[in-house]
Amino acid sequence: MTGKSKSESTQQKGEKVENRGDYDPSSPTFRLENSPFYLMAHADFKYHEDMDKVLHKHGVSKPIYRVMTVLREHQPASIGAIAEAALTKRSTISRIIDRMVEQGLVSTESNPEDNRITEVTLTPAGQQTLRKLTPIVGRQFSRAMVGISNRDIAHLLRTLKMISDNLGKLPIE
Amino acid sequence: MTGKSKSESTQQKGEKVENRGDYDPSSPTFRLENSPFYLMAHADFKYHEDMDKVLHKHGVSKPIYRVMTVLREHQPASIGAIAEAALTKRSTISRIIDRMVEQGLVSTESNPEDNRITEVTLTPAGQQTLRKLTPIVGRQFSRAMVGISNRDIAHLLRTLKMISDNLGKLPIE
DNA sequence: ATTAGCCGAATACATATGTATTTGCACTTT
DNA sequence: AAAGTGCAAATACATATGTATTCGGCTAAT
Repeated sequence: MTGKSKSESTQQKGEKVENRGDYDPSSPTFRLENSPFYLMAHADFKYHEDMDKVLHKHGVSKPIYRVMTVLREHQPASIGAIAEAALTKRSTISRIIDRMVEQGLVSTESNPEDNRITEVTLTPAGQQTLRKLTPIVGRQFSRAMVGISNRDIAHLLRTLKMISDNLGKLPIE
Repeated sequence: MTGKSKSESTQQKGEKVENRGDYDPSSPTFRLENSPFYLMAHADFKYHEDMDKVLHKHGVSKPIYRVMTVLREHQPASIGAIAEAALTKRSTISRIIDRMVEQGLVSTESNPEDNRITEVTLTPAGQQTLRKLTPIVGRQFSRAMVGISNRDIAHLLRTLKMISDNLGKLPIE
């Protein structure tokens, strides 16, 4: 039995729950190798494993790089906002920002509207570093996606977004 | 521009490299929200975030659960083999196994063929715990997959496996 | 048979992350 | 305007993970 469960058509709202067969971790025929979450972790792990080495040559750690990509998107940003986007605890981000300030990658200033908030901004040097890193990451991305069409990537994104949305709704237990 | 690049058909071996458009982290129009790896990390994070809480009620941590699922698949297994499958360093697994032995979840014995190797096996109590946890994890999985067809899951698996394979080949830089 | 080298696991040490607490600011209620 | 409450960030402390080293056992070359 391999993905040959009863219904394989796209599920509609209110429809009966599908039998997940091999994919369901509670199925007796389940294998890690067919587990979406295991494969996600695996792909993500390999992707970052390689990248970590390259980044370190430029004095940038994985979490620092992640913070930079968050900032590129939306700047300035508070510690809390960065933490949420980077899937990390506030305290951790707070310390990472300290190091980034030391390295001259970002600058901080307290929000004039609300002094509790620390606003973080990439410095020109930080932007420069990010620009230098971008093509490297781009090559790593291309390497990961060899043989996969843009259509497949779009499909992947749709599914991943649905999963995230589902898990965003309040947990059951 | 959203997934409307030149070629969207499935890529063949030896074909020209696709323009990844928005998906490529080195594209000027790139957004984290459209990054496959970011979304994988996000989905994985949420999935385990919820599960962690539930598991702790049963005295089981996330890494311990992961080791158990690896062992369910292939038993007995050496520390090194577990480490590789669980995407964790040997030293970390070594310590996790210590704790699991204390908790009575696994037993260890050295391989009679090669005394350097430590073989790890789930105890009946460990199997019992795993059986108790399985339906809980199953429900979490179902919750994550609401509205996603088995066909879509199969597609997701295929793509994730391809990505892992690609990254398994020797890195470029 | 002895030794050199390799390998798996364990451990000492360094680092990083998370949890709980503290500090300072803002806002509401009186 | 004073006090209580709530929030953001920072920090002290605990835990977990990773890196480098050590220990013991296997294997091959001499």
